[in-house]
Order: sequence, then C-alpha cells, then structure tokens
Amino acid sequence: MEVSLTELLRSRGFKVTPQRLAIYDALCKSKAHPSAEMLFAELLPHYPGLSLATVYKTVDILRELGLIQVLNAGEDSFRYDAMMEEHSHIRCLKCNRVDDLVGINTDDFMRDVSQRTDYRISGQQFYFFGICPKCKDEVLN
Amino acid sequence: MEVSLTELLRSRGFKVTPQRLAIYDALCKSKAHPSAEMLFAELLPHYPGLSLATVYKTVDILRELGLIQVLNAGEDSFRYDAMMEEHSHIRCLKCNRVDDLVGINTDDFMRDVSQRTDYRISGQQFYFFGICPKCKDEVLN
DNA sequence: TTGCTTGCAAAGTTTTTGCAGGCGC
DNA sequence: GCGCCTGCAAAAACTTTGCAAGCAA
Repeated sequence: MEVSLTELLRSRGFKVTPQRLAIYDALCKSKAHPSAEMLFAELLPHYPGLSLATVYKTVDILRELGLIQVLNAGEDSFRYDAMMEEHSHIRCLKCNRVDDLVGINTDDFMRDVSQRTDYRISGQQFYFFGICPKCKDEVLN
Repeated sequence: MEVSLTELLRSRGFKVTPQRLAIYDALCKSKAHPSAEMLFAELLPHYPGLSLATVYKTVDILRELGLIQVLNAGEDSFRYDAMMEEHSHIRCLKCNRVDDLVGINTDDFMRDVSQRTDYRISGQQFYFFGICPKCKDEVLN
C-alpha cells in the first residue's frame, strides 16, 4: 500500500474500515484503472455483502484525501487511479483498456499554458486515444 | 455555420432537418461548450416541442460526421464543441465553466508520446483545471 | 410514396441519497 | 455508548431505445 491509509483516515477524522482498506489496496495493486463497478466485482468475492454505494463513497473519500485521481477517458463512467505522480492516460478505442503514459516531459507545455490563461491552474489531465498493440495485431490477423 | 451541414448530411444519406441545422448552428455560435441539456434549454424557446432525445441523436451524428468534439472535463455529463482545430480545455472548479485554450504548442509533447507508446494514436484531449479569473476576483472581495 | 426522423415515454446506466442496523473507537 | 459507516433500496441524473406519427426527398 502506497501510504498508510489507516493513519491518514484517522488523522482526518474518518474511521478505518475493512472496506476502505480493501478498496484502496485494490486500486494500488491494479493497473487497469478500474471503474466503481469493476472494483465492486473484483472485491465482492472477498467481501460478501459489499455494496456498490460503499465503493462510491470510499473513492470519494480517497479523492478528498489526495490518494487517487478520478479519470474520465470519454467513457460513460469514471475510473480511479492510485498512481499520483504526474502521468497521462491512453485509451484503446477498440477494447477500451486504459494505460498509463509515464515519463513524458510536459514542462514546456505547462509553461506555455500558464502564460496564456488567466486561470489559476491547479491540475491537469491528458488523454490520448488510439489502438493498443494487442488490438493492432488482431486487425492484422 | 462552419461548413455546409446541409451538403454533408445529404452526401452521407442523412436527411436535412431544422433540428439538425439548429443544433449545429447553436454549437458553432457558442463558446460555452454546452451539454445536451444546455443545448436543449437554449433551443427550446425557438423550437417548441424539441426533444432532448433529438439533441442526443443529433450530436451523435455530428460527431460521426467529424463536425464536433465530445468533451468530458470531469463532470457527470458530456459537452460538445464545434471547434475542430487542435486546442485544449480548462474548467473552473468553482463555477464549472469550460474555456478554450488555443495556440499552445504540443509538438514536443506529441512527439514524445508517440515514441513512448506502442499504441497507434488517433486523437488526444488535454484538460486543465483551476479557478477562472471571475471566480478569483470573487474570492478576493 | 418511402422510409428516415421526430417527440414522447419508457427503460437503461451510472451515481447519489436516506435510513436502520452495525461497528470503530 | 456515541457517532460514523455500511448495505440496501429508492431516487436522481444522464443517456438510449421503441414506437407511432410526421416530414424530407
């Protein structure tokens, strides 16, 4: 687990529950950028009786704590990502998988933007769209 | 109107209807990146009986024709943009307005990305978040 | 006339809310 | 034990679908 969720919850007055730990743990271990439904389906076998509402409530707290990013890569549902280092995302238009794009230098881009806008910028999200390697191969066959 | 929607519809086998022309016209004239609901509310006075379902069906056709972009700036609904030149978007986290960010050089960024991914990239969307000038001022007062 | 399009209503999907019982502390 | 949290169900918000009547061609 990336940070001590237990301590962070306590220090902010939230209670520490198995559901909250499990949901954050699942997000830290996953690279699939799961949606609420995907998280729910993954955890239900291990937490019978888990509720989708609890998943939604928990990811909202995790976002508030700054532990996860909330993504929308043009789908009709949100996805969640526990990697907080600056990185972009790319979605396959065929199979809808969402991958990370790390280590891309956005300094010039960011400098340019902050000079051209009167907004006080506090965040950004970059999405790319295309066909993933796997789907490219399938088209060829 | 940016392009001749009439001709484009006909050439693709779609019928030309007042609703389709009005919705595209509204999108071309707006800088607010309206959602379906916003488009509907704006057009209803001029087109009594207009249906929200028609708005959804029409923006889907416009997207298929390559005349508009479909945006999601982290809200729970989609927004539509008839400006097709490459540009980014920025949303105010206070009032939720969405503005354009034009003329930003993304060449280095794009080159970097295409070298680092095995995806065949076909599109991208860049979102920034912050506080707009108006909301900044209101905080000061 | 032909059949795509519209508007309405119903249904589908995703997310939020209300509340009684349960659990963290 | 107090009060927050969970799970369930209902509701809300957004979008899609089915269908009869209407209009474009």
